[in-house]
Amino acid sequence: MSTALVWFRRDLRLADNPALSAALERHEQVLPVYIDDADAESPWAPGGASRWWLHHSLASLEHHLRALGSRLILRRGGSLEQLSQLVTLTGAEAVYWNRLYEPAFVGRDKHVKEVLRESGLIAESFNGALLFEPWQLKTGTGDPYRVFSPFWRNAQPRLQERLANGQVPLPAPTALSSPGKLPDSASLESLHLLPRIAWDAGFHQTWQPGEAQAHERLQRFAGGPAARYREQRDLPAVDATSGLSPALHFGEVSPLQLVVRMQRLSASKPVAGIHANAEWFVRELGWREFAHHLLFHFPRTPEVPMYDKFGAFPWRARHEYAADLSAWQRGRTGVPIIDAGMRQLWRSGWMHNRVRMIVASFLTKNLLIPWLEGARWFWDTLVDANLANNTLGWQWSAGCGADAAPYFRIFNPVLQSAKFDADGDYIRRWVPELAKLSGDALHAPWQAKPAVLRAAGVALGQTYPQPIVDLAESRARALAAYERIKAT
DNA sequence: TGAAATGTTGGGGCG
DNA sequence: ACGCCCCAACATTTC
Repeated sequence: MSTALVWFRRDLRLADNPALSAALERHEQVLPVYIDDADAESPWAPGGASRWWLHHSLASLEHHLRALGSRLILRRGGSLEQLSQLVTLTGAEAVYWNRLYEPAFVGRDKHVKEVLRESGLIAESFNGALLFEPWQLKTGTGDPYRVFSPFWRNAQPRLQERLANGQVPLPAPTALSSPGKLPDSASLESLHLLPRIAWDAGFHQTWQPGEAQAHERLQRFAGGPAARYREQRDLPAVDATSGLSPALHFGEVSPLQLVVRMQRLSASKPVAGIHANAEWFVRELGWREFAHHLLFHFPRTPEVPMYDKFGAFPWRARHEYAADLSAWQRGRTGVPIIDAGMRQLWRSGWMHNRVRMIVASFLTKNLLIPWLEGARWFWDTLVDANLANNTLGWQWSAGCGADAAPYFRIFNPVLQSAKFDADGDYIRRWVPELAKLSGDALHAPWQAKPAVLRAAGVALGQTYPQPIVDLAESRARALAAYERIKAT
């Protein structure tokens, strides 16, 4: 009997899983494995929210595998060491996995592949996470892209062509036969993925990790919000986005599955503008592709600005900004849209993308706090924390990255709030102490008449903070700071 | 996937 | 009637 290991990492699904499909095609027995390899992940080991998701997603995968008559073997320790042990124990002759693109994993996986092959095994990796491998797309001069528009101009038609040629996701296996004698598995609890203090209470109300739940969410999205995606995706009070970012991060769904679902939707639904809406959603997947493309080709960007001149940017010093950073993290800045976003993040492990841009602009420009502080906080608190997307997002917001917002593009959080949360429903939901305010007073309570505040039971400095910065002053300060590095 | 300052235009009030 | 001015509305430029 020929046996293969399938090394699951961030492809926690059975359907459209190229490594799993290859193993099933070529071998009689397949052993699914997950390894908790903490050492390999530094300095971007998954944060608390991400680990919470991982715990439940692994439990879900194990459940699905058992339904097929299989198991998920959990191991702790070095990846190569654990794989080698499992190969010996099972007599496996092959190891398959789907690729990761973070700098910490690219090198490790290459080494694992080499060593396994040297010992006479089949070791093969697949693309299960991206529509395009980062090395597949190149500019006319053969360089990696640094600007999204030309990147997508190249990628999008190629994607269309593949769909037109009938590419579809791989089916999920209906049965999975494992070796008779299974190696020992660590318990899920022994991986200590859940937080020690129960700050995850709000997560359960919002999220159900797992492949089946991801498809339910996709179904819900395709059945309604997708048709209004382009107009409503920027409104944080409306449930207009797919909410699939964590599922995509952990590979509970593949981008190809989403693209094909959107294609089916455009083709089937006689709703005006459905095509443009579906296309816009796919374009957002394009940003995800672009982020992975950049991370692969510029592996230092999680810590270092893409453009050197930003190395000299006059950020405030830690001792100057410590209190402001803490206020931002806790949602106590005194600017309602900022506080609503930061509290949504803390409570639910997620923040609407429009609000991510607003809070990022506020941190880096109004507060002049280094973008890496924001990136680290998001990393620890987002259930969808993803190094490629997080890095792109923060460098874009700070203005120091590829295809970044120009440095002078400073969001005015009050205007953004009035524009995208016009009725204030989002603020009221997450900042309940302001719930009785409305209109301009809700978006900028410090400008409201005292009587209005009193009537709403708001006492600035007591029930809700005074703003920690003056928006106009800090805008000018940021422009002056950027002016200093402009020429160099 | 900005905001604010500055410039331009044209309707209407008014002497 | 006419010119002047104000200013909203929109466009362009600048940060």
